[in-house]
Formats: sequence, C-alpha cells, structure tokens
Amino acid sequence: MASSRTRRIFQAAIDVFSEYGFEKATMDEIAARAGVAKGTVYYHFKSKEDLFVFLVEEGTKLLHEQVLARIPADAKAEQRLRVVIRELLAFFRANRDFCIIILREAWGEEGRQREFRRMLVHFVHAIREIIDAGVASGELMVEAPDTVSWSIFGAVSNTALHYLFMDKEYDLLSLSPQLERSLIHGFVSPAL
Amino acid sequence: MASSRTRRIFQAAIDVFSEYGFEKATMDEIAARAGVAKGTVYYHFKSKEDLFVFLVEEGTKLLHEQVLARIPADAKAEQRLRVVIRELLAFFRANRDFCIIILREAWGEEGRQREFRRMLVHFVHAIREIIDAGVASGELMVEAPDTVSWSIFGAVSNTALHYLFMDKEYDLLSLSPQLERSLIHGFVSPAL
Amino acid sequence: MASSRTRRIFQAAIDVFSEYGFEKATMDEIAARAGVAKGTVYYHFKSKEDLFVFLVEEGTKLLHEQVLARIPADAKAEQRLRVVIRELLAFFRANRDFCIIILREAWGEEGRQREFRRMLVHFVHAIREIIDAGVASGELMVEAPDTVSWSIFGAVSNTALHYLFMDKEYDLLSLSPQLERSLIHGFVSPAL
Amino acid sequence: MASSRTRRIFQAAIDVFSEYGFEKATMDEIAARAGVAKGTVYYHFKSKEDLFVFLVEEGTKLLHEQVLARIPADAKAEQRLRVVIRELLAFFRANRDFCIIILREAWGEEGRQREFRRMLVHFVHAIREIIDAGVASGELMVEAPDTVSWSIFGAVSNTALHYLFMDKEYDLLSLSPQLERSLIHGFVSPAL
DNA sequence: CATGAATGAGGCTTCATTCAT
DNA sequence: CATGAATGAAGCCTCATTCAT
Repeated sequence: MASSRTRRIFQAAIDVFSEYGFEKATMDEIAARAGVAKGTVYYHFKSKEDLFVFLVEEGTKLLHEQVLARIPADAKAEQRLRVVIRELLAFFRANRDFCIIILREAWGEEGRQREFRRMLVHFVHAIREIIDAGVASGELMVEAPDTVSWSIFGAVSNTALHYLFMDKEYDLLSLSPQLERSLIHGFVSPAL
Repeated sequence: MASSRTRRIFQAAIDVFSEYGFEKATMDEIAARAGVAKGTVYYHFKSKEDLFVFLVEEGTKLLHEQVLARIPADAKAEQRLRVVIRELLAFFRANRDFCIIILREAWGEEGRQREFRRMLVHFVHAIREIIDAGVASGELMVEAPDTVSWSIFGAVSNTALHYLFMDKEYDLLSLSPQLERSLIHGFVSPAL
Repeated sequence: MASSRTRRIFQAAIDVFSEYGFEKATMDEIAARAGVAKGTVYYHFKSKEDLFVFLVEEGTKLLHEQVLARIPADAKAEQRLRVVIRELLAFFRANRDFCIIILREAWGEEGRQREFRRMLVHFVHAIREIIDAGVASGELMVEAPDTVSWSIFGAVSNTALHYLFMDKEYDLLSLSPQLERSLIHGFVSPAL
Repeated sequence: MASSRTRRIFQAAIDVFSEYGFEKATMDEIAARAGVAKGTVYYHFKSKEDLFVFLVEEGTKLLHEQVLARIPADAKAEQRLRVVIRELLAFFRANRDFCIIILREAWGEEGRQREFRRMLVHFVHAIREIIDAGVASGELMVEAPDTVSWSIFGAVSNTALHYLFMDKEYDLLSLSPQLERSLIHGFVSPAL
C-alpha cells in the first residue's frame, strides 16, 4: 500500500464494492473512480479477487487498531465488554462502506467469503476471551460463552447495519448505551 | 405455485441462490438442478429477478406461518420472546438455504434487497410489539425498544448463521436456551 | 381461409406484422390478438413464414379486385392512369396495415421479400400496359415506360406512406387530384 | 469514427444491415465481417441500436455533402430539381447498401425508424424549398408543394430501389434524364 | 509505470416450433 | 380441432483479463 496511486485505487474499490457488492462491482467503475486507466488497476492488483483479499487484510488491521487495541487490559469484564460494543459502533461509523462489504460478503463458500469469516471469527474470539476471563473471576455467569460472543457481535453489527441503511448519517454511537445495557444486563424488569 | 414443475424449479432456485448468491447463480444451473430446459424456467418465471421476488413472498409467508403465528397471544412478554427466539431458530433449521439467501441479500440498494429488508423490518416489528406490551404491563424495562428488537434479531440470526456455516447439520435448537437466557436476562453475574 | 377461426388469426397477423414488422412480430402476440392458443395458430398455418405467404396471396387478390379490376378498359390512357392513382390511394386507405407490411418487407433477398417484389412487379406491369397503349395510340409520349411506371408507383406509395405515418387517419383520397395532375402533366408552368 | 478499426466495423455493419435488415442482422456477423472479436464491436459501439444511430448520422451528413450541397443556389428551379434528381440517383449508386437500409427501416414506430423518417423529412423539405422558390418566381405551377416533393422523392427512390434489386450493378444515372423529364414535364403527349 | 484497445467466455433472455393431452 | 407447457437454438450484451505501445 505504498504509493498514493495504490491507495487511491484501493479506496475506489471499497467505494464500489460497498455500493454494488463484489459480483456486481466492475473493474471499469473502480478504475474510473480512482481516476486511472483500467490497466493501471491491474498493474497494482493482480485481479479483482486480489483487490478483495487486500480489503480483508486491511480491514483486519483496522479492526485491531481501532477496536481490539482499545480494550483496556486491566479493567473489569463488564467494562471491557462495554468498550468493545462502543468501539465496534465507532468502527462502523468510521468505516461504513468497509463494514457493509464484510457483513454482506461473509456468508458463502467462496474463497474470499471464508476469508471474511475467518476475520469475524478472530474478532468474536476476542470477545470470548473477555467473557472467559469474566467467568473465571466470577464476575460473569455465562454457560455458553461462544454463543454469547456471537450474539453480541450479531446484535451490534446487525443493528448498526439496519440504522445505516435507514439513514447513511445516523449517529451509531448514540446506540451504544442502549446496546450495552440490554446486552449485558438483559431487559426483564428487575422488579419481577 | 400450482404445478409441481413450478415448484421443482423454485426449489432448485433456492438451492442455487443459497449456494452462490443472487449475482453468481446462473439460470443454467437452476434449470439443470430442476431437471428442465432453460426455456422452461422462463416459462414459469419471467426473469431471474422474478424468481427472487417469488422467494421473498414465499419466505414472508413461511416466516408468518412458522414463527409469528406460533407466538402465544396471551402469554407473558418474556415467554413470548422466548418463543420467538426458539421458533426463529427452528425456522433457520428448517429453511437453512432460504435464510442464508435473505441475510446475505438484505443489505444493498437494489430493488430485491430493499424488498428483503422490508421483510426483516416487518419481522422485527413483531418483536417490538411484544416488547412494547411487556413494557406497558411493567413486565419489561426497555429504554429503546427498537434497538433492542433489532439486536435480538441480529443476535439470533448471526449466531445461527455462524453455526450453520461451521456445520451444515448443527442442531440450532440447542442454542435456544442459551440465547433466551443471555438475551433476556443478560449475563453479568447476579451476585455482583 | 374457410373457417372464421382462420380468418381471425389472419387478421391478427396483419395487425401484428404491420405494427412490428415480420421479424419482431411474435406468434405469441398473434395468438393473443386472435384470442386463441398458440398451438391453434400452428394448426391453421404451418409456420410464421407461411402466415406471411398467405398475406401475399391475399394481398395480390385484393389489389386485383380493388384496383386493377376497376380500371376502365375502354377509357383513354390518361383517364385510366388517373383511376389507377385514385384507386391505389383508396386501397392504401382501406388496407393501411397490409400496405405498410408490403412496402416495408419488399426490399431484401429473403424468400418472402422476393415474393412481395413479384407482387409489386405485377402491379407496376399493369401500369406499364396502360402507358404502352397510350403511346401506341399517340396519346402519350413516353421514352422509358418502365421507369415511368415505377416512378408513378413509387410516388403514390411513398407519399401515401408518409401521410399515413404523420396521421393514421389522414384522408389519402384528398391527395389524388394533386398526384394525378403533377404526375401526368408535370409542374413546370405552362407559360414558360 | 476516428480509428480505422471503428470504420471497419461500421462498414461491416452497413454491409450486414443492408443484407439482412436491422432485426435479422446479428452482431456476430458484423464482428466476423469486420474481422474483430464480438467484444470489440461493443467496445466501439455500445449496442446494436447505437450502431444504427450512427448510420443515420453518417447518412445525413453524406446526403448533405453529396446531394444537397451540390444544388446550385442561383439556378432556375427546374434546373435545380434536375440536379436533385440526378444527384440523388448518384447517391443511391454510391451508397447502395446505405440507401437500402434507410428506405427499408424508415416506416415504423421504433426509435430508429422515427429517426430515419426525420432524415427523409429533412431531405424532402429541401426539395420543397426549391419548389416554393420556383412558384414564387412564377416558374413553376404547383398547388400542393408538399405532396409533390414527396412524390418526387418517392418516385426516384423507389425506382432506384427496383433497378438495384434487379441488377446490383445497374447504372442508375442512366435513369436520370427519363425521371427528370417525366417528373417535371409529365408524359401526356403535348400534341393532345 | 501507465495506458486503453481488444478479447472471448459466459450470462440473461426471446421465441418459433413441437407434442402429449 | 384446440390447447399450452416445454424446448433449445440463437441473439444481445457484460466484463475480467491481457498485451502491445
């Protein structure tokens, strides 16, 4: 990702993939939005698939930097989970197009789709470790940590996706308190 | 959906769409799996898009019959939410391919994608009504019923999807107790 | 052309052919407009081409009855030419769709196109005979009777076509005096 | 129409269209005759229709250059009409295929057909202006200049078409004196 | 490094025709 | 006689990829 030419093409690709999906996106459109000739795209990326693979790698890196790396190592489990939820929403807001791509292209048996799932699995695994630690310390009570980890991820990502498609500019961060509360504490009235 | 021929083609379409996604699925493959000539597919459905539209309609009907219609009208909110979760999982198990299609093709701006979202919105709205009733009766305590409804749906569907892609035959119903518990009551140890 | 069924289909064919042209017309549309099943069309006419051949035959007959047969055998050449022009315009008015088909499909090397040209040649030959007779009697002075015959036919038919496409209901007969005069006498001011 | 490749394809298109007509012509055949791959045709012209539109534009230009621009501005009306007839025949001879296409595809309601008619209307209008001028100067005596203009055009074009289909190599220019004379002066014997 | 013309495999769709009922 | 479901050849068009400049 050295040259700025490469980056311009890459950004155009994210743009186009998120708008059309992998199959319907065309290399012509990507080249046009990047403002380069089609041959140039092929000079920097060997194929359409390759462009997509790059996306996964880049995304994994970003997810690390912008979400996982920000989880406080020494806080309590609940607090760490709250941070995950909040930062994941922030990540969605900051990388809208990219997130749409991932969540749309993760379910299937094509090579790139497995790649995307691997990335999600990796992320969910991080959630799981927080939960495991919380359980070990007696702070949390979770029978099926794997299921719970996926359901947290699913709840946050699907909800975010829904609001983004309702309104491109929706401030996802405002959902954070509600999601944190309902996911961690549930919503049955304590009184009952 | 009268003739059995029509149904055969429709089933083949679900099959192929779930395996390849809308864009990559080919009418040739659908015809081959249905065991008819390509022209026959077009005799029964006027286009690829049309086949997809049928899918939405059929799916909406199934979702109604197999999930929404089974929610007990007079039970308590918590109980009704548990049923929704359980039946949704059962629905995923019974209509694996169809569900994969929906969740994959729901996010985008194409006509069929909006159609799918409309269907999801409809379903989530049903969850929301249960929550509203529970809040009205004091049984539940929910600040943001919309967000919570989407997060329930997202949690269940994403988790189901994940397990299905890990193992086609995974018994999704076994996830039900865990999801019911963690979603409704949260998972912070009561002790703390 | 016995049964009324056959006639209904034939009329529908003229309708559709004149609207779409031979190639773009479909047997489905013809069947639909005739109010019969597609198989029925094939029961009465062996193929699309066959339907077209019928058209030529039928048209030739009509042209005979409605134009050629009305030329007074014993009148002077000029008078007979005037009748030809007038009756040809009347024929266009009465068989609008059919005439459009003929003039559109006459120029090409396909079998049916040669057939149509044969029909035109036959008609133009009738004009030529009038001219020849007029020349023989000293009434007319024509160096190239063949060329003149075609140019009369071309002038009348093209002009008619133009007005019909400007206005479906245009009264073609009103063109008759003008065409008769200008074709037979020319239009250079006699004074000069 | 810059590159020679583009021109080769265009020529092949005229060739094929004139031989088969718009509907029956295939892009495969055009590509084959141009000696390029099918994709190449689409690289230069975005659709079959587009190729046809080009034809109209190109043809309109040629008609201007080769016919209309050659009409002497200061000659007498009769002389100018003679030139129109002569140059139109020359145009038919020089652009045989193109002319066949135009006259065959001008009558119908499709977009391209209206386009072709527009072109003819433009041309006939030029004839009409000559006639109008001749009438104004007292040189001609024409009651219905519009009808006469169309009939001149129809006479020349239909006659030319007929001879071309009889003999591809027929020397159309030899028809000019006959057509000029019979159209302008009529053919009733002056003696009578 | 960059270009963009050229390619051809492959996809969607149409439609004349057949044939079992 | 009549039907309409079924067929498959054939047409239009797209687009990832290559390559000579």
